[in-house]
Amino acid sequence: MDIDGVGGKLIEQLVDRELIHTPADLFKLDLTTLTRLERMGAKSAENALASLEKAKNTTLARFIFALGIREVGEATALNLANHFKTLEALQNADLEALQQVPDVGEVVANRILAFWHEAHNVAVVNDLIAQGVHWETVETKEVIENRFKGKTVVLTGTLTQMGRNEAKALLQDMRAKVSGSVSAKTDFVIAGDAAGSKLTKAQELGVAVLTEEEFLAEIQS
DNA sequence: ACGTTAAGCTGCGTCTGTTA
DNA sequence: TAACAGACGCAGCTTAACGT
Repeated sequence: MDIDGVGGKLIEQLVDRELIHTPADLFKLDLTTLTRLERMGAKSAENALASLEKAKNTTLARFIFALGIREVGEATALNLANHFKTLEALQNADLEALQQVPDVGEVVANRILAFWHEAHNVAVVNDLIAQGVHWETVETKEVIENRFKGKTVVLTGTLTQMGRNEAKALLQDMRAKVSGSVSAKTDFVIAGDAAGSKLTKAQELGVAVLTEEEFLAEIQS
């Protein structure tokens, strides 16, 4: 769920000390428990608790991604959320229904079915919701016409004006497909500072390259 | 076969808590 | 108070697996 201040080392400590047993237990932690941990002062503990509180307000796509189902990463989770709209619908989907989702074939569909088949997983999901984890209803927003709609876009280099995630979310809102690698099917490459091999490949393949400034000018118009 | 994605690893810079 | 150390975010890269 991408919670700031709650990383691998902290989770490791919490699990080792048996302070948490499931992801839902994270939301039951208090300041006293956290400050007893190594390298955890009051400030860090407060930050972690604030991040946890903030993380309760999430999106269906992020929640699905956070379930940690194999083969279901950020992109697939987003597709599943947009397709099924609710967690219940995803939970009740059969093999055939799952395969209607872009990028989901038999293998991924079976992974999802196997996840829901485990009673423990269902219990953790229910517990997370009981702890206050929630999300806005997925609505199909009206998308205004734009240059990136339906196109495949790749981000490379460091974007200085806006974060990479912000740029990605913006492109997804414009119904662009944000991919991680450049191919002949890529429509645009947006190159920030110190762009690496992806920029070289785009140039080799003759893919349109936009600088960050050009991209910003484009979305502001 | 090809394009795409997930996952894991690495290095760097920044932030923050701890310690002297 | 300053220096140090750990944790983390971010980005690039590679590999393996999947979908078309």
